[in-house]
Amino acid sequence: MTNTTLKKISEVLGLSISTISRALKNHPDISEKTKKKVIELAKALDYEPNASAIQLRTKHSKIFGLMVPSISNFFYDSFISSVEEESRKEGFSLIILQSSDDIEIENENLKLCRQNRVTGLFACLSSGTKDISSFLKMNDLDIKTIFFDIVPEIDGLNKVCMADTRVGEIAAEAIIEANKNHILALFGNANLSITKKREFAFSQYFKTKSPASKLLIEHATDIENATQLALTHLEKNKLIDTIFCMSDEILMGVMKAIQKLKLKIPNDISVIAISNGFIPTLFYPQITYVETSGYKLGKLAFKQMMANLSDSFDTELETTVDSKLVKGGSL
Amino acid sequence: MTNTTLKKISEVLGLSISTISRALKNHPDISEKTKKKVIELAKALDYEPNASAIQLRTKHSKIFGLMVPSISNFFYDSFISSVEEESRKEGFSLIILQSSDDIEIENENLKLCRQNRVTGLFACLSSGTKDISSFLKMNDLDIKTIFFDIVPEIDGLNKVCMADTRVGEIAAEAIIEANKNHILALFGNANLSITKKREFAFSQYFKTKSPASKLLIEHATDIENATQLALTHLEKNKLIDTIFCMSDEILMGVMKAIQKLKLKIPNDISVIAISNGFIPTLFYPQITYVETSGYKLGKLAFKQMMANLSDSFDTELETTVDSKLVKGGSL
DNA sequence: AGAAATAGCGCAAACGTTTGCGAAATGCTT
DNA sequence: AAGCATTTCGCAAACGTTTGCGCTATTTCT
Repeated sequence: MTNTTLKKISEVLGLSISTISRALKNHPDISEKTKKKVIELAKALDYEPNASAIQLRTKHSKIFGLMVPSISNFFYDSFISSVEEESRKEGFSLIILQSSDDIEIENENLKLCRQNRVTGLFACLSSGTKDISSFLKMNDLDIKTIFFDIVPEIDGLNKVCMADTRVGEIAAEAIIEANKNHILALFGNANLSITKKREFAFSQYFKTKSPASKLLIEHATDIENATQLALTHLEKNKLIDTIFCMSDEILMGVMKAIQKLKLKIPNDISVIAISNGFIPTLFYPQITYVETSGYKLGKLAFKQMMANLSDSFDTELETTVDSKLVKGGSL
Repeated sequence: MTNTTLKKISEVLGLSISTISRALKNHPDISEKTKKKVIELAKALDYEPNASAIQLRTKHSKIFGLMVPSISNFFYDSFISSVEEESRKEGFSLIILQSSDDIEIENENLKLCRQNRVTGLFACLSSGTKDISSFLKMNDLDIKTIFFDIVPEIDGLNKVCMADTRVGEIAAEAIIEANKNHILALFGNANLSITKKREFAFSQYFKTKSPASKLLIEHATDIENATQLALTHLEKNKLIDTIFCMSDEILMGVMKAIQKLKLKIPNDISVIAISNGFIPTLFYPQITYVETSGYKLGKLAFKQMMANLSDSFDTELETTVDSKLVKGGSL
């Protein structure tokens, strides 16, 4: 079964290819009568435009690229889900790529985007990315790039993030309000801008609002590491009354430690996390968390992309999604 | 900045476009000397082939489609991750689509695949899909389709699944070996072939190996429903000693009920689930589960796809990934 | 009624590749 | 030195669209 093309329709109807093309696009030059004929036949023959041909001719595809370090991630998969949803509504397809936090793969993926001439790219940097020149190259090729979550530190780029400073502050505020003052704070990779922002805001808030509080700051590399850090500190320092977890991964690691030590939440220890809200509900009592919504961030990123495409130059370069505290029973 | 094309290279070098094309593909007709010149210039000019043009000319893209009900799902996201990984290695891009369990969206997505002329499609049916004619249409258009996880019940299609019958039996066997005999078994959507298989194997195994056991079978629609079902049955029937959960969603629902009732695992109640292994490790003791690996299934699906593309007709139409019991402390 | 405007359509080029075929240049054979 | 094979390359068509321009009829205006 060969695909039906404009040519085939034109031959059946005895019209020219251009007429068919115009008829299907409701061009004013074509009479209503022929439009009707064409549209009917096109439907009957299951005509479906060849995306490659269109792309070749018009120089822009209806495809977006989206790259994350890993798809299997609570935050990113909701982000992806959100962007996919919007893309579909606008008739775009989404090519999804994961860098696996590997710079080489990241570059390969960028190449794929270029070869497929995606019209836009949603990019979350891998943790090791220092050189973003290949990302800048995308802009040269007129591929609009929206960075999200983990973004380059330089200015002049289009970025959407959670309001990371606010997030850090909200968490700190909640802890202070709960009258806790021996806090083990576990953050992620210290090189990432997202970590820096949250950590700075978090500790700064304590410094100004509750300078007497004891803050123990550590950086965990993964779930197991988080478990280890929690275990050692909890055993060494019996005064610790609260653990703050910068991410779901860290929260999961910490919970394992807490369960292993058979500590009761919130009597023996309080817990607060930054999360999209899924993991916290799995425990009892539910963990209090500062909400970061991949879903909302996805919507925002998409909005930015569309604004960018329509060349409305009044759009902000850097926008954020605000956050809020969701109270469980862990604090 | 305009893209460099074969034409541009040919003009600079004073050679024909065909020579450039052949040189870059290491065609024997071209001398080593010119090959070298061409390749060097191509690199210097950042030449990257235009995928649309190639696709238009050769009639096949280096793109796969992949459709799941939802990306935000422990099983599917590991499947996606796995397929993406393999695809990249083979130079394919992946267009990811989610049907949101909506038949209309499912069809729209199929249309996108057709318009983008994907060379293959990995498809997981939405739960409401009865009419698979639009999927069959894909095969007419020479788009190889591999169904996975939730698959059509008719024969003659290429399907990869977990060994669902085995999975059911393994679970039943483990329960019997643990000397449990009042089981609340929670399954998912009863219309899905995957549910039917697991349920049939599970209850059949009990009938033959332990006919005296009491089996209480229910079907949960979502997490909350699973919680409700567990709560009511546990309160009504104090004899229940084990809860079997067909999926992670159900497990999560059940765990909420258990935590709410402050039951101790495994003293007050035993739990066993079918899972990819992530959720079970979040609890303490860890939940015993029958492993279903989206990752492995992805690898298998990809292998099937490649075999299908290379037209080796000796490939099995239906293949499965075997499973095993992973012991936690919940049984 | 004749000129001018308009409606409706077709021609042909272009987007960037790939590839069968033919042509020129070179090497080899005797 | 003449014929032949081989090497090395170019021509041109094709993939399926879109679109500026031009060409006829037909309508409208004066």
